[in-house]
Amino acid sequence: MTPAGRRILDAAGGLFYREGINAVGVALVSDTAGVTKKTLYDRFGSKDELVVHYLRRRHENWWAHLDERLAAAAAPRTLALMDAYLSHPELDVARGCAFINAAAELPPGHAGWRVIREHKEAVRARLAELIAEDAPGADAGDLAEHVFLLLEGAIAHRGIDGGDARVHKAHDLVARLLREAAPR
Amino acid sequence: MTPAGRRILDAAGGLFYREGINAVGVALVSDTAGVTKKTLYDRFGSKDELVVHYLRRRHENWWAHLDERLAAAAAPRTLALMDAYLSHPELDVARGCAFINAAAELPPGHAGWRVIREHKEAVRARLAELIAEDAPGADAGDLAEHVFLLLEGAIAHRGIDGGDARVHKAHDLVARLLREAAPR
DNA sequence: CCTGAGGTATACCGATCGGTATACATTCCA
DNA sequence: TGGAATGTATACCGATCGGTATACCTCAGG
Repeated sequence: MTPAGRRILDAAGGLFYREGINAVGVALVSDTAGVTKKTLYDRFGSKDELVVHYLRRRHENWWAHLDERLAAAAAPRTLALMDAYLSHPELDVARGCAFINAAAELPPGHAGWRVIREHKEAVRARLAELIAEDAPGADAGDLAEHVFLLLEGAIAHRGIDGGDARVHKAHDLVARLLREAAPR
Repeated sequence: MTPAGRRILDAAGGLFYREGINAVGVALVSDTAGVTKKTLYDRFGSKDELVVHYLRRRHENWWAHLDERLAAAAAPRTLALMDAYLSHPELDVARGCAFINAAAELPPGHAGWRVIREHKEAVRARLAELIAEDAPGADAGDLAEHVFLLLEGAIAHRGIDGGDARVHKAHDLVARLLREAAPR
């Protein structure tokens, strides 16, 4: 990735997330990156491709943050995953989940859909692993789906409520579920 | 509301929901409604106003459907609310929740935000009433928030998964929560 | 009777959309 | 040393955006 390419992705990352994908034109992205539109098209070919790169990078950054937090966390690490959503520096409390937002904007068949689905499935799978670790006796798949739904509901409402209250609430509910599933 | 106004709202309802608000121009709405752009602007003044009317009507239609289903339902009616999401004729399995989608597209300060927040709060409040009815002993507020998060997570993922599986899963989880909260 | 509300039809506005073309620098490496 | 590769700067393309203007039709009610 060339330096200009990186600056374009930086600009696109902020703008697509904060303003919405359809509301941001390629000219605004290139201007914000301090780059010509030609450079943007030389690197990414089309806006649709740029959107796919934006989503991929968003997932990679989030995943790196999650790994870092999990490595430093004590049990139960399921709760550390919930906390990672609160500490993720790219998450704007007024905009919620970038992937849910993108799903609301992208037309059917857009290549970004695959990135969105893979991201959500990766989170769900990681959750199942952590739950198997925190509540060895329980039905990890069932509990993982339960926790995943709580998490997604809370994250989706971050943008609507404009606050973290529901994420904290989900955190507490998950803590209780874990206690019930694996009483020490 | 004049006949042309109603047809405009019908067209806008389908288009804004299925294609997204920013992806649909006023000309497409008026053409689909079989109406002139002038008529659209005479009735609604601006696209932003039309969007607010769209969201309000969406809420009213959903609420009427919910009331109808609840009136015909046996206990536990909390589950009837979950079922209403599956039977709502305006819900497209590939597009999820119209309000969550709109929240992803509307700029901050848009008048539609108020409609979105009021809609979600109305659902949460109705849920609390039903839970108080289904599980009289339990902490209705706490359980309502739990169920609400499960519901929102499932609805938000309807559009992403392209299916009802998570809504059914949430339904089953809620059924179990109710059983635990009010053992007969 | 005639006025005003609700319409249609059509043309237009400036701005912005995604995307392309042309011409000219810089830098690095074979 | 001499091309690719990576850039900048600028102008342009047709299409569409939200919104307005003008002219005319129809029909119900005081």
